[in-house]
Amino acid sequence: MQCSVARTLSVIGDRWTLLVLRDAFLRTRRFEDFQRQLGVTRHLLADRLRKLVDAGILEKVRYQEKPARYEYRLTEKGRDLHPVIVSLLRWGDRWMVDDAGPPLTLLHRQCGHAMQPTLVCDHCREPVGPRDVAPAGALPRA
Amino acid sequence: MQCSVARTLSVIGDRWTLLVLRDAFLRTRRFEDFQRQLGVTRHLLADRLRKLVDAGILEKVRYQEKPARYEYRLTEKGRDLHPVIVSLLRWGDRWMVDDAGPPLTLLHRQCGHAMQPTLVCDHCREPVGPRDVAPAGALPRA
DNA sequence: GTGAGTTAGTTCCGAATTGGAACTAGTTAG
DNA sequence: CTAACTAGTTCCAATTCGGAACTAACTCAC
Repeated sequence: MQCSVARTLSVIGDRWTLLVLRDAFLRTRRFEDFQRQLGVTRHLLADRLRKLVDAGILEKVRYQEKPARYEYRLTEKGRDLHPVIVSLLRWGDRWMVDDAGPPLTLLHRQCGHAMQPTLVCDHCREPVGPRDVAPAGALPRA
Repeated sequence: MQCSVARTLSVIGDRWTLLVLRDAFLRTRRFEDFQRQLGVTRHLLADRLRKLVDAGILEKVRYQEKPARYEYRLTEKGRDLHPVIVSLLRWGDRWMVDDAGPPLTLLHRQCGHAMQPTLVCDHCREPVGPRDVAPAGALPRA
């Protein structure tokens, strides 16, 4: 498995894992809150949180002694997944809307506008689509 | 399920589905090629391709008569998933590298540079991180 | 100091999904 | 006539998932 996409998916390529991360970006931190918000079984949630901690994407931080209680916080590695979640959000807003319309708009604090997240080339700052890029490197293996 | 992320994941939130899409962006189009490249069982591949076609993300295009053979091509809806795949790629390049280094660099045709895909606000063109956005809207339900 | 509540899990079981390998079908090439 | 190519389908055992109940370590109210 030498492809970066495949390697990434081996860690987060799972419905519940991605939903846990979505909630983490919305500042959910505790087991019970994840469970209530997601509706995932406690069994799977415990498993997914453990794997995310093992992968260094979340970290357990003790927030009270007696009884010892931990909350789950995004690490830098985890925060760096923001573009993935935002891209999923953007696509859903465009293609999966129902009568209620997009449920979650993102406000950009710096400029104050409701924003459409857009992927650009860091070099020339122009938006990038599938036709604008050429892979330079070996074809990935699964 | 009123959250766009959850709605998106209900269609593509699956390891193999995402890998199929990665290959589709690299111009893979035929059943046998997907199968060989991914190593997925034929059974699952057929299932995932069918679901992607049902979702309007891929379309079957006949490329030969007798016997009728079809190839799978990204629709506009599918091509719009590019940022998702590219974000996964970028993260893997950063956090999951091994000794061999990132296996797939993307060249930006317009400016000719190897590019780091970057997520920006479409309004002010500034890069956007988790701390730069505020959700404006209801909290999503799973 | 007993009973209910809070938080973070674990255990158990039946149901659904997956992986692996073999098999089918239509057609062309030798 | 036989093999190869392409795109699937079928079958079975093994793994994973969903749902509900249970455990553990405390706190607080009465």
